[in-house]
Amino acid sequence: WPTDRSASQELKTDPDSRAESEESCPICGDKVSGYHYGLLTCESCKGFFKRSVQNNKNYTCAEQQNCPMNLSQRKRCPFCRFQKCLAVGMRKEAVRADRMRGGRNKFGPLYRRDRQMKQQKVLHQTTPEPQIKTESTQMQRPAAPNDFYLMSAHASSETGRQPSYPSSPAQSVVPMPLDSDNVFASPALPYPGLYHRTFPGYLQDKGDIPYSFSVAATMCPVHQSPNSSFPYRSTPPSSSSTPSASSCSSAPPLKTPAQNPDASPPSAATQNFLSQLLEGEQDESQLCAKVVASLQREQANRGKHDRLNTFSIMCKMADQTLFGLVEWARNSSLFKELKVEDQMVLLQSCWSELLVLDHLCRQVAYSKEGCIYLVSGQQIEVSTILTQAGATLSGLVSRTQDLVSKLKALQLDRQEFVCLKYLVLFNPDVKSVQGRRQVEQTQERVNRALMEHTQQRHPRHSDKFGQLLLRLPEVRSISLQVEEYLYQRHLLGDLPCNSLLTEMLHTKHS
DNA sequence: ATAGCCTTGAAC
DNA sequence: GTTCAAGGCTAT
Repeated sequence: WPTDRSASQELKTDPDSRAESEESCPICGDKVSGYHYGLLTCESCKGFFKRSVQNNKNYTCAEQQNCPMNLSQRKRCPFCRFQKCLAVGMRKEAVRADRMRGGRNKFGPLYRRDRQMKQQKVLHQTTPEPQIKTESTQMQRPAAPNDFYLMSAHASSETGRQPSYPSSPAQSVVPMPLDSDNVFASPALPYPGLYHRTFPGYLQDKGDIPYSFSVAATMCPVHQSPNSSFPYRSTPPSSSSTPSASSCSSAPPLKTPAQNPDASPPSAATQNFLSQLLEGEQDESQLCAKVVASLQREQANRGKHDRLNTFSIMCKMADQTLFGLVEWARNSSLFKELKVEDQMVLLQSCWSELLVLDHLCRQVAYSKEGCIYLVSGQQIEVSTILTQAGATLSGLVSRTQDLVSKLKALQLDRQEFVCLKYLVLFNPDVKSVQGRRQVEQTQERVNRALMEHTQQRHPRHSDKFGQLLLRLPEVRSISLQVEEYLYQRHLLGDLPCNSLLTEMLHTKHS
């Protein structure tokens, strides 16, 4: 969660000097008691969230759906409290349907990563660094050049502890053995996506089969969710913003703005809408684990001297990420409203932009100064890349890093990021979309939500909205260059076969 | 219904 | 054996 949250004040004012791990609940500001359902919250909000989900509560707000949330007023409006729980990222999936007690769930690793991330941040703040200074020297890691990329994951069998989740700031910087230009491709390629929630193994398990999926297959309305009665619907003709909302998945529909179509405090409806969009986001640590696992499998199936080279590894990562992005889109209720043909056309048109955006977001959220954070959890020093990669690649990396800096300065938050992804996805200018009007309306709707969000969430930053939109052309441009670069490498036979990536490239160039 | 404290139990 | 998030219990 990129910083944001209104708790910033509460945090700062914390008179308690013992800083560090003493934070306040992002929902009500009370004392945090540990990780609950995805993030650090207080005991009461934990209980509240649990009850709400377990009992399938359907609250309504008697006010404008923007009730203040704090220690003394949190009991007043369960609706707003629950909304806030979701908005800050609490996960319904973490509430067990079978009510089984004890044990650990899949979020375990996430919490661990999160802790490390926090510590890293604290360290950074405490040590204001010069800037371009790549303070990475600390990490010496003479690791055997070449199995580096897996060291995080399970090379641990030989090296010491510290398995799976790389993230630990210090040792996750990866020494990049860049062989000439033949190296990797990932300035901007990358990452994540979102695989997501309770989805059946779909992409994983079944070995590496996903690579054989064709876009068409991927797009097959396999399970056209029976949710078509979804309240989403693009906005009706004239009346502009009246986003309806409903909770995703199987949960009970959340109360919608109900009666006040054009209420002036657009915040409630908008926040609600944005919460919906956020729900589709894939958990980063899950994606990370998946990617690492996949790479491990791949490597395990290869001979000792048949290891994948850096470039191939990057491609695999990008491919997994891309797959996740496609899943993300397909599971989006807004996207599902489109004809399948339109869905395909749109994805084929913007996949690389989505990859770039995703990469950018990851950098904003996790990367250290001067480093690129890979979806695998590793970090690579930009300087290493610039000195060892070829001109094209270096150029791409530089451009991308510039964008990252700008976005970091803008303090892009999760909601904004999601909106940008939707804006890119719902591109009415794509040739041959049939439901152009529908795509257009959805884009406009997301655009409005983004505008309102930036205005109310960052009122002091008067033109954040405009600034964000102004970054999109560069995203587009970079993505085109990435495609071009990849295509060149593809022609040289450098891309791994059977990848979704390759297929996407082909579709465009045919 | 809320929220503080208690019990569980898989992962480490 | 230790952790620590998830569920349970129970006065308010």
